[in-house]
Amino acid sequence: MSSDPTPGQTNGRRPTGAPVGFSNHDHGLCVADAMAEVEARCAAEGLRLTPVRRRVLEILLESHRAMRAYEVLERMQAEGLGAQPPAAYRVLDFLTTNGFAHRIEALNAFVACTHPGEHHVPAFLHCRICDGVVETVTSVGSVQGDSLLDAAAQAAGFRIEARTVEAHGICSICRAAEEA
Amino acid sequence: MSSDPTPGQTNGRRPTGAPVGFSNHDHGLCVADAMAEVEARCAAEGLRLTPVRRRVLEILLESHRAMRAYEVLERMQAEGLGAQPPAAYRVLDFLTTNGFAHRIEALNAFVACTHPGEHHVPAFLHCRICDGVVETVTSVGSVQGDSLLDAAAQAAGFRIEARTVEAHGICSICRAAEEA
DNA sequence: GGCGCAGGGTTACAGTATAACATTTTCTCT
DNA sequence: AGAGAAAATGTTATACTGTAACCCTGCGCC
Repeated sequence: MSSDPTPGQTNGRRPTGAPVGFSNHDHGLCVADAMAEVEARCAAEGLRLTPVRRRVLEILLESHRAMRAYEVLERMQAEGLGAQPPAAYRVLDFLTTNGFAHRIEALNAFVACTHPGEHHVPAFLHCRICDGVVETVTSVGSVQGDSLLDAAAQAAGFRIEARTVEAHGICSICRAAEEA
Repeated sequence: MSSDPTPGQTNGRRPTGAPVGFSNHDHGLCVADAMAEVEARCAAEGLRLTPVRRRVLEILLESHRAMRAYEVLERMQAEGLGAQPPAAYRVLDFLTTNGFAHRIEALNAFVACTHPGEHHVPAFLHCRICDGVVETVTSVGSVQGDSLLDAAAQAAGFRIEARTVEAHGICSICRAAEEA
């Protein structure tokens, strides 16, 4: 983990070299905010944020990276929180169903949501070098994230229920590193 | 195949009840056009459209549906064109790499490209009832398919190399059928 | 106390994909 | 035509991803 090719962590606030979504920020605060939002929503909506669910969310929040299900499972096993695949998939299902995490389809992997308080249509930028993921913010109700999709759906009489919008490429930090 | 829940095929030109992408059209012509475009591009670019590759593309073109790799493999086996998974994956890799087919990430499945002659950013509408897929047309170089993604990438200094843009929902035909 | 239900444990398996190596075909160059 | 390189295909084995089905426990509720 500490050998991840993830440069750009120089503000000195985080204890580890965890990836931070292509830019410096106070990751401790970022995590705390997300957890607080999730707690609030669970309280408000009667969702049960059990110890396993909370812990897995914390794990996902550690870095702005997509984790594969079996990676999550390994972490759970290491902490005695479940031994078999269904345990991990059930937790990830809870988190994604409620918008606390998202699945990156092209990677078969999962990433913590960075603004779990809002209803939104997620879209992602994924760096193939450092594996970092940033999630863009688009609120539901206003203009949707993908005008092409909306126009095509409109024209075809198609009712959109879910969207998968992902970009894969190279982040600014890794571009700079490559050119050096 | 003939029991697929795919209504709307009433123009009487196709021999089977294959799904046709949410609307009536001359599917024989649609297939012929696509094959001709692919042949032209292979000739122009020195790509080898071997018998297996050609046949798998034909199979994918039979319907506007996404086929899973092992479905493709079964068809190949039935025709003596390959027995093991790598055979299917290699053909699908050739077709997707060259833009003759696309992978629908959220389905782990593949669909023939409906306009293989043009360079384009594909985006898809996938019906969860009839499993039909339509691909929208957006040429590269003009305005890209997804403004949100472009704006976010621009702001982050992210270089986009590939996109995954998919909508999942219900097509007009299945909506009509559901409401009946 | 009994009931219903969500959460979680466990086994077994289904579905997706690729590494690695052998063989054959095709291309190219002389 | 023949040698050598490169591309395509065949084959075995295995890794990775995901789920069905069943059981058991703990908790709220009448």
